[in-house]
Amino acid sequence: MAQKSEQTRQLVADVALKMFREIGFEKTTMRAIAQEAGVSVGNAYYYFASKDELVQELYIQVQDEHAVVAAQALENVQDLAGRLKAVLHTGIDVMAPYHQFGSDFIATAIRPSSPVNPFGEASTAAREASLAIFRSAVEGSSPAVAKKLRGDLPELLWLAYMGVALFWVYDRSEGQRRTRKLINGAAPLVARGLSLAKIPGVSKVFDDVLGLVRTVKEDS
Amino acid sequence: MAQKSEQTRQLVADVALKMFREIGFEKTTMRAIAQEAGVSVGNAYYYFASKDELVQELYIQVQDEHAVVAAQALENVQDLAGRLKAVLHTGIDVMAPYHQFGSDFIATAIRPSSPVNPFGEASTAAREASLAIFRSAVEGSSPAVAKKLRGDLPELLWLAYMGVALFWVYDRSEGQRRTRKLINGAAPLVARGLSLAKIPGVSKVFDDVLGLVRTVKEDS
DNA sequence: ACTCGTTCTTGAACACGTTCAAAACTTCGC
DNA sequence: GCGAAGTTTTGAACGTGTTCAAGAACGAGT
Repeated sequence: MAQKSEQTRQLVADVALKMFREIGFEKTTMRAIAQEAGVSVGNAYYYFASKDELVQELYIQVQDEHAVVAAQALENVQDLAGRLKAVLHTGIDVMAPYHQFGSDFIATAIRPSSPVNPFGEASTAAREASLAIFRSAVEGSSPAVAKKLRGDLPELLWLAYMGVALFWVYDRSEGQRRTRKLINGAAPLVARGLSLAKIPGVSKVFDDVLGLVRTVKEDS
Repeated sequence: MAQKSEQTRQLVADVALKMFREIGFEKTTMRAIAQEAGVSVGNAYYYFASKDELVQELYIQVQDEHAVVAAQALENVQDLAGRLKAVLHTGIDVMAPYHQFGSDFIATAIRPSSPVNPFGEASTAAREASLAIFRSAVEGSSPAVAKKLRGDLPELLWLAYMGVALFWVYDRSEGQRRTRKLINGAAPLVARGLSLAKIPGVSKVFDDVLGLVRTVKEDS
């Protein structure tokens, strides 16, 4: 049989994620998780050093699902706008069950000390996975994106995705309709905006933006 | 003599802000604040319904100072890039003493339920004050900003400012050098980018961006 | 001076996330 | 089988933000 240990870990994680979805982050107390899972509080802490780590579990799971669903959605779409839409919409899709809990999630994720912080070290793997989705969206698009943009674009789009996620968290409209609208409107605009890179005057500005991004990124 | 009540309130607020600056958000416990101020814990709660409200006090104070310092810095600067730089740099200046505490501040501010949430109702006044700074930066600039942009630009710049603040929080470089660099690089780029609005092909994209912003803003 | 209503102040109590020493259980060499 | 070493589990305890019933201080009217 599967390791008893691993079984307990899974049990705690499953119960926690279920409760996150059903009653939200704050109401899901460690004591409640333990009781529902039929273990002691201390035992839950044996597997997860903090409540934050349970959130990380959720983050990873959502990320994994996004990768799968997005890859599927990208299969028959060629143009950049469509591919962007696909990636963003599927992202929102997989997060949807956790919407009410989203703000607490973000509040947790945003502190540098958190293991869930998307910019932090503890979630390098998850971030890379997410970045890979955007890279594939950019690279697989035809007509192709201007070569000089191709390198940095995925990262910038991922950053924009973080912004969309933030918007989604605050979106109180029914079914987060406004976020959908934002995606549908912004994706084609980004694509069109990028195509302007051919215009000489614009091209220079683009170059400087990229230069700035690179400068700031590598500290120095 | 000044109201005893108001005196106590000020005392608690002053002690709290001082401790925030000196030992950070988490180490500044309500009990410690109360003890340092020579009042009971319950008494502190009589004036501030939560620790968050003490953060709001800080937010308002920082905002007020920014308004003053920014107005001064704008006095002899005409071009948009320079005016943007002035507003952003002074913003970072007034926040500087609280840098180490910044991440907790953001984590607090970002939850919709928080009184400090910059998008929320409880801080409408503070947000308006901040927005006013950007409006004055845009309106007072010469050469003037394209008319069709003038209405929405301050709000978009304010949004970008929130992004800069976020970057600043994560900026671990000495004296937040990287944030300064980002501002110095981005401000002229924004100004140059806006001047592209005259180019016909670009103009259309700009129109659509503004249209999207408006659509999303007013829900519908 | 005395009362009544309001404002201010107190400190014990609550639920929470988290810690930890000790107990229970497992595994493995022999 | 047996004991030792490791792994897993327990629940009481700590410090935190927050609440609240009770009391103290104050002010105005008589």
